[in-house]
Amino acid sequence: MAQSDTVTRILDTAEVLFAERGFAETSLRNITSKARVNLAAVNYHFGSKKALIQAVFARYLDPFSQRFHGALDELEARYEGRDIPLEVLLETMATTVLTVPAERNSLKVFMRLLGLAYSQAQGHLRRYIQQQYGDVFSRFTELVRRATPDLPDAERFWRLHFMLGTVIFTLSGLDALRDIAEKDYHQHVSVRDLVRRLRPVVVAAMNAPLPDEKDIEHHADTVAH
Amino acid sequence: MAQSDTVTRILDTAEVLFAERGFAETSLRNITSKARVNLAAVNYHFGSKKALIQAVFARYLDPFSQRFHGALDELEARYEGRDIPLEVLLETMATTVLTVPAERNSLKVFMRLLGLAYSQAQGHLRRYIQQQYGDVFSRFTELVRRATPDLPDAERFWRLHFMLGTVIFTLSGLDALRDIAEKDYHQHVSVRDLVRRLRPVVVAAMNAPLPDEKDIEHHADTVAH
DNA sequence: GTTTGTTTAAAACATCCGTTTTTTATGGCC
DNA sequence: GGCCATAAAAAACGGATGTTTTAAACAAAC
Repeated sequence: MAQSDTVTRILDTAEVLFAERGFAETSLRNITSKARVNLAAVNYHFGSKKALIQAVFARYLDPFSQRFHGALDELEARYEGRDIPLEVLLETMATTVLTVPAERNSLKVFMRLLGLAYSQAQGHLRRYIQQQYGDVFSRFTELVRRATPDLPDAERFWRLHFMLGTVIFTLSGLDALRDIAEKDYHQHVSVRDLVRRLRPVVVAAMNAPLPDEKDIEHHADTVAH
Repeated sequence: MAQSDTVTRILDTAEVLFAERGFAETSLRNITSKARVNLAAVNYHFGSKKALIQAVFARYLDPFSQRFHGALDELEARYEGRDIPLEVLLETMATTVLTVPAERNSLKVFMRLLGLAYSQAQGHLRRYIQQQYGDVFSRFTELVRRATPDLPDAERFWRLHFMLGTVIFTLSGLDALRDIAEKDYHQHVSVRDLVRRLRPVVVAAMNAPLPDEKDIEHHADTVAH
């Protein structure tokens, strides 16, 4: 069992360090020394640093993808072809996200990694995630589409990403926010508590009135990109 | 004018490269060679790479802080002590954010930098921004407090950060999202267009009904942090 | 015209990086 | 025992990084 021990110790250490400092700021020497493993072990077992990063993600996203597919199967069976309400879809996604890392007690790490996958350059990562787990997301968005038939496609697309930003930003920066919150309001905030607060906000945001068309040409477009 | 030319050329180049790839992934040699400036110039004029990063931020945040203070002064004068409506406050912040980089045609860069400041490790950056520009933010949140008297303090705190996440996440990851959006919906998305879409969503989110108290103890808290 | 202070240029420095190679240890199999 | 594939450990490699040092150019002041 020497191998699997080394491999998982590398993964356990790497995911924490990556989540704390990002990929470029975390060297293989950081990882291997903290994991009390030889430097060459990463290249031996994973091939390269890139592959290590992908392996860290796979360990979260493989079970997530699998469970989420299962949960959606169950949902579609229960509703027998009828549209699944938006609240139910969101709730299902939330509980699935919460379930996966719960087994490893590291939701914070999971969310922080997701945030990095978006914000960080790391082109290879986005591509990897896209082609590896894009189908689950597509399936979900299609169900959301049926649940919100009055929303224009583009509007729904953007609002989904708005909410993705809300959740990832909040949960990935949880520690910093929690510090401020506890200092200012003297109350402890659990993840479940946060999800409870997120629920009505996300639902209200998705159901917000459509933007005013007149706003389009309010100003000359002095802001190029 | 040789000095100021070198300095601004470094800043102009650095902010673009930082925004594109992040701080760690951008070397001083990248910057100086692209700016056609000697490698040692950065350390000579700024002292260190850290100081360069902070200078890049200061060039955006100093005018922003100044203008935002001015805009709030104006608003408080206009409302003569009466509470300023939430929509007006949000609108003021949005226009101020849009105004500052418009002069340099680089809102995208500005937003991306803000996103990096949050997501990236770079402890020194968050500390620098906090102590340098914390007061403007405090002033703003106090006005928001008066505008939403029915919202519990903790709830308002979290919702403000939820929306901060929405905006920063969306605008800092704009390029990637824009690619997907244009591929799927064949429409170009301008920043102004995005702000128009964000407005009703943010307002609806802030005014969402309070979370259901009963939800607190729905599940055993198996999820630690 | 020399001197002085400031900016640029070039080179060198020490350090850290990801990866590869070489060597040593380990444990199952004939 | 000897054999062999697998894993771990140690050492080295080539390259890139931030920074510092040394030398040259330049303009202003006297």
